[in-house]
Amino acid sequence: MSTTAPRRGRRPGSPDTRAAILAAARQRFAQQGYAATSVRGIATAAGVDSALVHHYFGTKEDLFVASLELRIDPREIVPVVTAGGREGAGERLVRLLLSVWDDEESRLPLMALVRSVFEPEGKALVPEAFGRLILRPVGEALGLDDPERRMTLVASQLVGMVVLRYVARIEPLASAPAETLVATYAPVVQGYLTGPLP
Amino acid sequence: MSTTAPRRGRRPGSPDTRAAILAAARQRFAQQGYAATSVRGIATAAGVDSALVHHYFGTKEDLFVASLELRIDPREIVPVVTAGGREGAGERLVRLLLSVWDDEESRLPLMALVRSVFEPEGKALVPEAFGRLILRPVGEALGLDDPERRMTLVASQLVGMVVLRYVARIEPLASAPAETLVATYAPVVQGYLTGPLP
DNA sequence: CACGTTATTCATCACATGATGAAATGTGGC
DNA sequence: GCCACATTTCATCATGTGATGAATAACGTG
Repeated sequence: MSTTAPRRGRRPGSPDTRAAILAAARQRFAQQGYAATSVRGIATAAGVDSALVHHYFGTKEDLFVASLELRIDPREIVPVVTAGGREGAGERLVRLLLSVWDDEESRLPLMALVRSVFEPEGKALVPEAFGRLILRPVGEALGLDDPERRMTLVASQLVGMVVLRYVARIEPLASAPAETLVATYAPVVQGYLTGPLP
Repeated sequence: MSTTAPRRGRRPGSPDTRAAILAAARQRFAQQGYAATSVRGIATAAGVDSALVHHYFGTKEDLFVASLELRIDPREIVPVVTAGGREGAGERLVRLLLSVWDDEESRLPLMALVRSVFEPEGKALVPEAFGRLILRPVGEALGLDDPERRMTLVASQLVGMVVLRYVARIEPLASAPAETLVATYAPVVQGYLTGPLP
């Protein structure tokens, strides 16, 4: 029986260990947040010594931002929502958001991002960027009156939906088909966008 | 100059050190969550040795649950919302929620509670309790059809509002007067309670 | 094949954490 | 005033963390 004790030094073949580490990091940061995730835990999950993690990505914080890389450029989604005028905008927004979050690969970084909002270090950096990159452009492109207020209301509904459906996984929200949710939330979001405000 | 080096042993007078520790714990758990808060940090904030923290409240986890003590019995709020039938229920719910969260003293434990949802250990315990103690009783007392689904929708809007207003502190939501928010959200919540569902 | 480069582990540091037990100091009852 | 008790700090452990530098093994190029 060949004891497969991990000898040290380079291992044969060309396994993409770097990618394995990154995947493990994404997984754990998404599930546990930044503080509760340890470099050693990531290393173990990737079947690798913790020093290797530092070798590829420098510090833990560097690894975190590396794991946050989104596959979607936020600026790409703005025209998708705004094209077509303000009438169907609520529906398009809800549908787009759900499609992104329902995609397994986009979900992990997004989850880590959301979690970071609730940790001390992330501070208001993420919400600020979110507002500047998405909410404000969409609001302005739709030509809304009082865009800041309206887009914040929209965000309050969508954040609640995302948190309950994907983070806390509350039923029956978590298992509801996307189209049902579109039908449910689109009118409300549309109301926040173009309806009367008190 | 009398060197006020903290001598050891009991200190004179009768300072309620236990309460000071509890207050410091509340503050820090609410602001940073469970994992990122250290017993030593709490002790320092309370001007006290960390061993004293262990002396009064046993383990860190014990201290956490002690700091979670709400001044409001969740069961008390159910009749407040349900009394008066389903017509004004949406408005009463929003107003009650805002009044609780706008009260400085209730806010800290609630914040810690919300933060714990996003940490690995809290798991689904808090959402489950919330659903069982509040959402379900309210839904049933109002005699809704499909209470689970409707109350989850309500929760998705209210959670979003709370997260943006109190946790992330997004403007203009954070500084909006409570009554404006009642006027804004009550119709939506009422719609989820008694309106048609797709 | 030799040799520099890259991938990988080991050993180790410095540090912070949660926790415990002993010692010191005050308070209240007799 | 004495003595049991509650309150407080000190010294200390075991553990886990992020990080670094040296050593070893495979690879790629000449």
